[in-house]
Amino acid sequence: MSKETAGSSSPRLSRDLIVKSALEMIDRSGAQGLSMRALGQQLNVEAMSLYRYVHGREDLLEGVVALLMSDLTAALQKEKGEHWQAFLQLVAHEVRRIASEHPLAFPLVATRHPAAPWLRPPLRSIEVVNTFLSALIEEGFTDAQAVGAYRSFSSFLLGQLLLESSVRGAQTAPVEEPLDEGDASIPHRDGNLSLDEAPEVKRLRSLLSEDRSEEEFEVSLEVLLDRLDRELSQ
Amino acid sequence: MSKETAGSSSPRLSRDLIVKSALEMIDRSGAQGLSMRALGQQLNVEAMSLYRYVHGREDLLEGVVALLMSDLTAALQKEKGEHWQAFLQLVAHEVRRIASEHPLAFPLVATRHPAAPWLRPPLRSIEVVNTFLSALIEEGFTDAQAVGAYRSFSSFLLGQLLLESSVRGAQTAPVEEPLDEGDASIPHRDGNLSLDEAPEVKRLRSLLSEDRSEEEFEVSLEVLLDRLDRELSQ
DNA sequence: AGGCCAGGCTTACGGCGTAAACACCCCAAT
DNA sequence: ATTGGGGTGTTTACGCCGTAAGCCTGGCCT
Repeated sequence: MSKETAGSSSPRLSRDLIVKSALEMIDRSGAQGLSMRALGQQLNVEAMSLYRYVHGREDLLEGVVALLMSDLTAALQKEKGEHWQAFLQLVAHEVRRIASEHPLAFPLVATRHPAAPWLRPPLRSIEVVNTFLSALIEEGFTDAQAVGAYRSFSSFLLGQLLLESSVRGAQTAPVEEPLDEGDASIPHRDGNLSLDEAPEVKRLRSLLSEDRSEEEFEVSLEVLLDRLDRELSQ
Repeated sequence: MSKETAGSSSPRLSRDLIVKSALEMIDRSGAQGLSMRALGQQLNVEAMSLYRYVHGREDLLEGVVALLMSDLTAALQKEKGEHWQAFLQLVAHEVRRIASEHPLAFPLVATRHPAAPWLRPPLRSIEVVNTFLSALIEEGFTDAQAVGAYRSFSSFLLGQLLLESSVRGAQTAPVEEPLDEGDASIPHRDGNLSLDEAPEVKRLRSLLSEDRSEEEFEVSLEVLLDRLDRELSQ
């Protein structure tokens, strides 16, 4: 007799189950919407029971990030011998897939402090970075070029995918009303200024609203790869 | 007779004072470290008093973001007639300055949901976007090119500056101990894997730790501007 | 049979955001 | 001078949160 939305009959607690359940909850309502108590309820368990398997909320979030990135780790191991451009394409698309499938969770991957200061989101595990660097170096990159590529790549992925996640996440996310303060004469307070005083924005609004993210991603990725290619053969 | 670290004699409350004080607090201890009660204490006032001027914590953070970006708005108004490359350079460096001066606050600018879905961080006010678009269009960009440039630029700034802020912020920020769980045989748990099993990372650690952010930023900016230039004249 | 202990529960504490009612004080109109 | 009213800050209270500490119990090993 099941009582909540969880499994049929309390399939036993484990760190893995907890982390997966936390990811589901984040996918549904964002990282802010995750509380130990709510997570416990989803698992038919008291909040304090979770502490046997996670050291606290921070550790739990760390686990969620690690879970998200475990797919990437696995995928990279298999395709290590590719040409570097194919390899980088794989990394890029794999991370993009993760971001697309978990738009509310990806900001965690992007903004949580990495374990070491020289680890940069979203490629933030030593294992992945090691694979990344050795793949490039095997293909003829110098040490400095490989490290430079790691940085450019991180920055590219972070910017592009965080923006995509933000857009996709907003579609699912709740709508926040900032509460009117009584003034009725002042036009719509869209942060600062009404659309009427921003003619170009008003005119281009439909163009601004178009979703070109897929195409933008591919083009920017090509540009980055070309740049690396030029660096390499120069 | 002053009692706290605030001003000499309670210089009166106002939204502006509150928002500025909040920014100081965030600069010191991050957005997580900002609480209404602590902010009230810093202003020699009860937490609830703030609610006369701010609609709540969310609104307060919105105000902090707006304050951070107000410098940019002002700077852009003055240099609107420049060549587009100079204009974009100005925007880029101005935003970078803001990010550098407030590494713990910049993530707010980068990750808070914008007022409209087509407003992309970190250029997230209608006023700034309007200036941005009209400046480019006056210089011969088509509508689509201008919007494309806005997107590329946003993505570039977001990725680059969020990484920089993260690094700078970590230097100031507190150190988190994830708590050992008793196992003594397993090597250092740097997220997933020890350094000993990641030879390339170990070998390149000093290279990875070097701070090349200034130079990277300039180079990537140049690349982006070149790409836009090519698009423009094609 | 006895006891141990992993796994989950109960209770409790301090902090958080904030709704609602209240107290004060300054100033304008009488 | 009186009064009353509105803006400013306070008090109190509620329901959430993370989590420390101790408890209970059922199943396994000896």
